[in-house]
Amino acid sequence: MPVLSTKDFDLQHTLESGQFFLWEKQEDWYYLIERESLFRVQQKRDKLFFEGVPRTFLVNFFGLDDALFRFRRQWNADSALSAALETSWGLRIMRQDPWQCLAGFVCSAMSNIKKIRFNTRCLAERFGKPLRLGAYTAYSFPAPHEIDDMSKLDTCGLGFRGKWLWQAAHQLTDGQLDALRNVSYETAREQLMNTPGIGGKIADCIALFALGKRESFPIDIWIERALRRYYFKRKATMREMQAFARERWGDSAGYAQQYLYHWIRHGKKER
DNA sequence: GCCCAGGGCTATG
DNA sequence: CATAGCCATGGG
Repeated sequence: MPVLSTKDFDLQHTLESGQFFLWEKQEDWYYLIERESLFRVQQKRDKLFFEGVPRTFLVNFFGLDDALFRFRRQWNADSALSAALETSWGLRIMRQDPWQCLAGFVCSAMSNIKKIRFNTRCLAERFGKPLRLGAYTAYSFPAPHEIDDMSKLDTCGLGFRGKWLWQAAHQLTDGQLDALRNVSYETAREQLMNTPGIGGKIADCIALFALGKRESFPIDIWIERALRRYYFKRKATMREMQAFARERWGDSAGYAQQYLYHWIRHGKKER
């Protein structure tokens, strides 16, 4: 059985943090769908066991090459972030397939993680192809052009997000989205926001979780609460919060965001 | 029944 | 720029 040695990595925190939706836990294994791949991973201490994908894929996919240990020293004096690091140490930001990530976060508008997982799983079952890993079966996540039947889309419970995903699927290609990995964060964000259903927050999520833009700082209601409670001590505008994150955390803002998000929601049950 | 959820779009000051 | 209503749906 293939195994990967890791440091400062926690699979559960990483997968269950709400950045990636197509996973299912079954008998100590996490089964993941990433476009055409079905694979499984299991962590024991610092060993990551895996089947179904190459080792090099996992290093990139789980961001195992990010220098996480730096944050301990960097955010030492920051009480909120220090506490957040403590409770979910090993949480890493992934490098997902851009289209699958985009589709998931289009579904995320005014929703919750449990429902997004239902929505994306339904998209795979309706439009994807059957996959098999041992006795486990699942469906691939469809390419943009494979989402071609409105009536099938209507069965996935997307509500008002359905038309957005439909339009996105018809005006975007994998090539366009993958190319955004090679442009600046600002350019990628601007390009993404040209698509209906993608505003600043969702563009930031795609930039962070798929395109590798670690300076991206998605601000949802939870982050807004965290910033207000621990930093501003008052109501702040979107611009103020964006500027604050950029100046305070710079090119690590994305990591600060994920740890704060996990921290502010700690205790909430949802899955 | 009511409230809320990893927001975006549009119309108004 | 900043705010207010609206948008569909499922779960607590």
